[in-house]
Amino acid sequence: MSDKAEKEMEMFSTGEIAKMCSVSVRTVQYYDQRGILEPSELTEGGRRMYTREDVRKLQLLTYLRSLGMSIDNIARIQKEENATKVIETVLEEQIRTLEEETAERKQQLEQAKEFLSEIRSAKTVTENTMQDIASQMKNKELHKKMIRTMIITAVIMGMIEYGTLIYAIASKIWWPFAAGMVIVAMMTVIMFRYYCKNAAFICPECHEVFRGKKKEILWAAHTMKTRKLTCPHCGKKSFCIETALEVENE
Amino acid sequence: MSDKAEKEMEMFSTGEIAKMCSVSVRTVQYYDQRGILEPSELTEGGRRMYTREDVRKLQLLTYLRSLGMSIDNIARIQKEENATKVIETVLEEQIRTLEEETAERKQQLEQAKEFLSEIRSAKTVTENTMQDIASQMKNKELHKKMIRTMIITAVIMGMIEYGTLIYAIASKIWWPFAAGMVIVAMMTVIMFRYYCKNAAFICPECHEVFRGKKKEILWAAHTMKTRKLTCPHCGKKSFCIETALEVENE
DNA sequence: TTGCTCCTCACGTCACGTGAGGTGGC
DNA sequence: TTGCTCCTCACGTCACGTGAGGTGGC
Repeated sequence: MSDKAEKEMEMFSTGEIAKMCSVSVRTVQYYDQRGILEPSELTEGGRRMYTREDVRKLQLLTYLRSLGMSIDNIARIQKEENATKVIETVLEEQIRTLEEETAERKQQLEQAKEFLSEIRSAKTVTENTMQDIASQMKNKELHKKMIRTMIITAVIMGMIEYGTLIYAIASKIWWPFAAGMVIVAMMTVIMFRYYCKNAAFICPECHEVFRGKKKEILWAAHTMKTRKLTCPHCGKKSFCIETALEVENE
Repeated sequence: MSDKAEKEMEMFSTGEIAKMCSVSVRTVQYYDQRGILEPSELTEGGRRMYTREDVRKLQLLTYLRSLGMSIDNIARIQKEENATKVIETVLEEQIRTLEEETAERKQQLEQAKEFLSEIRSAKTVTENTMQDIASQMKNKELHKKMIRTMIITAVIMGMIEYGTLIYAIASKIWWPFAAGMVIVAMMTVIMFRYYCKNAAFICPECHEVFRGKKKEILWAAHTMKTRKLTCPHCGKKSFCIETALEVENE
């Protein structure tokens, strides 16, 4: 009996409960203020006193906080204590939030990494080049898709060419090769049109984004990421960064 | 020439630039206040006027913000304009931060999912059961590790038993089976000791965490997640939730 | 009495959003 | 003149952290 009475007397100060649960004194005070962990007693001096049960409560609190749950949601759970449904709802909501946030960070991470590597591959990095790279990055996904489509088309074309050629050599029947060449030629034209429609360029002089003219694109000098074109805005001819633009439906 | 002059006259209001870059008017004003996008001009009426160059600047800004970069870091980049090194440093820092945050969310997500499924499998969910589940979850990793170790040991034991048995039947040589049985018996004892050392239990009555006594554990009724033990604190015998505790080094 | 702990304001953090009350410019 | 846009305070958000200046309890 004295044992039990003793246990009930066992109280902890703000500092003690804080240390036991590895949080700061300010946090304990704040939880009181927010009404999610009120002290079981107050001394005449106005000091907060907590029971062992309060310690357990705080431990649950810090656990829920470690899952990223907001204090408002924790309060909601506490208020409707027995409502299993509320707990599940809040947790499900939290899981959705976390899933979204994880996806967002991943996306940002990828973008940041790509941006860094673009920055590194540029020789000089001024505000202007950063701006150009950023505007190129924004349409990166579109550009990637375009490049992917073109590579796939090119592979198919190669297969047709070599397939019919090998067949011709083996069987001495040449007409499929001739037909294949015609198809490949047609596909080349279609692919070139597709490229002209989707590709856009950023002028390194005036930083305008423009679509090139078919004729100029066809004969222009180019690298993997740039093409020497005349900017329709400033009229200067220079190596423009390739990017992509959504095709407007007229 | 008049064309160029016209272009230089081309100015945008706060609302216009905001719309062009898909941000709110308040955000544009805030960026001015923070000094990362000051208007090129102010009318006599005190209205902010922006040039086309400012639009590009804001576009870079929103891009960097979309990567999660802080305004302070963006300001740092702007101030040391040409310093390629600063840009790379800030980006690398940002990438590290994002990696940490992604890992954190993933971890939280897993925990939240597990917590939810534990909550669901409990029949009644009171604050107390939640507290118990939470304290169990905290040592979940340790517990999982323990279970994994025990399963691997059990599999090895099975292999020894059946391996030597099959060999015995096939070759009629029985001594390896006998030796195997001795080894397995020894391993069983070691495994049982390991379990007693690492496993801990949560009393559903008083919620204390305790280690069981070897003798009682050996004969106690149990389920997958609980074991019927006498709590050393409240003295009651009930099905206690199994968890794990770090082995103290004495 | 001396430390140590605890108390309550009150303000700072971060990137804005939200009114309020007033005004510029077509 | 009427809308619409823009202006500047000033406060709210979120979960605390950081002093300041004062006090309780050993």
